[in-house]
Amino acid sequence: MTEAARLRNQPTRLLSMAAMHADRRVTEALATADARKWHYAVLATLDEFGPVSQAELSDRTHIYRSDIVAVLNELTERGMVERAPDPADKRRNVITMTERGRTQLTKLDALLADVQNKVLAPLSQAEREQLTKLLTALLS
Amino acid sequence: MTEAARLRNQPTRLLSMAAMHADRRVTEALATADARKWHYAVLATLDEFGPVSQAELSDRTHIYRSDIVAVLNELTERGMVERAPDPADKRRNVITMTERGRTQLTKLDALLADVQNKVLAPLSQAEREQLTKLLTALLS
DNA sequence: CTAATTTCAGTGGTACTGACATAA
DNA sequence: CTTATGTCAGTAACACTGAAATTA
Repeated sequence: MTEAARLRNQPTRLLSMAAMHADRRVTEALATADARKWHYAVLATLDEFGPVSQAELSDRTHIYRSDIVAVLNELTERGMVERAPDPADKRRNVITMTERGRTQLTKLDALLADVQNKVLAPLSQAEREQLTKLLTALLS
Repeated sequence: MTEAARLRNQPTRLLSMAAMHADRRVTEALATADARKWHYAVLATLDEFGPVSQAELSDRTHIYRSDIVAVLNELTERGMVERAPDPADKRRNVITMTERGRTQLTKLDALLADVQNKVLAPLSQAEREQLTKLLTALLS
C-alpha cells in the first residue's frame, strides 16, 4: 500500500524513517543484554573519560541532567557503575564504572558492531563514508 | 564538550541525531499552525486518495490503527476532516477532508517546504539527491 | 466460526521543562 | 546573592500491544 507522494517527497521524513529503522535494530540488540541506548552512552563515556560527575556525563552524552538520574539508578542496580559523593565538591557525585560495567561495555560494543554492519549492509564502503559525510554536514 | 569516540563512530547514532535535529525543526514549524506530523500525514493522504477508511489511512501513513483514532479526533475538533459511518460496510468510518482541511494542508506544505530547505541548506543539489538515494537504500 | 474495523487502555523509551534543596 | 548540582514530578509525541464490541 503506497504512501502519498507528498509524504514520500519529504527528505526529513525519509531521514526519520531510516533512523527509526536503524534505532529499532539497535534497541533490539541492546535488549538482548538488558541494556538500552542511554546505558551504552553512559558506559562508553565513563570508559573514555574516567570517573566524572553527573553533570559532565549529561554534557557529554546529551542526556538531560534530570534523565541521567534514572539511568544511573538502573546501572547502579545492575552493578555496572558506582555513585559516590565527591569529597572535593559536596554538590557532586562521582560516577565510576565497575569491572562488571567494563565487561558489559565490551559486550555491547560487539552487539552494536554487528548492528552497524547489518543496517549498513545495503551500502558499499564508499557509500557508507559518503553517508557519514552527508549526515555530518546536516548537523553542522 | 566532546562526545566519546565510541559514540561518534556509530553511524546509527549519527543517523539518529540528524533525524532528531530535522524532526525538531519540522515539529516547531508545524506547531506554528497548531499541527503535528501525524496531522500532516493524514491530510496529505486524504488529499491524494480521497475519502478512505481509518484502516486504509493507517496502512498508508504507517500510523497504528489505535493511534489514528486520536489524530482523527483532533482533526475533527479543528474542523479539518469529517468522520461518517460507511453505509456499505457498517464497521467502517469514511474520513473526508473539509475545505478547511485543504486550506490547512496548503499551509503546512509551505511550512514544510521551508523546513526542508533550511535543514538541507548545508548540502548542494547533487548531495541532496545522493542523500536521498543512500537513505532509500537503507530502507530496502 | 473467522476475520476485519474501530476504539480504549496501557506501556515504554526518549526529549524536554520547571521547581526545589543543597552547596559552591 | 548568584550559580551549579542532583533530584523529582510531570508533559508530550511517538511506537507498540492487547483486548473488546460490532459487523462482514
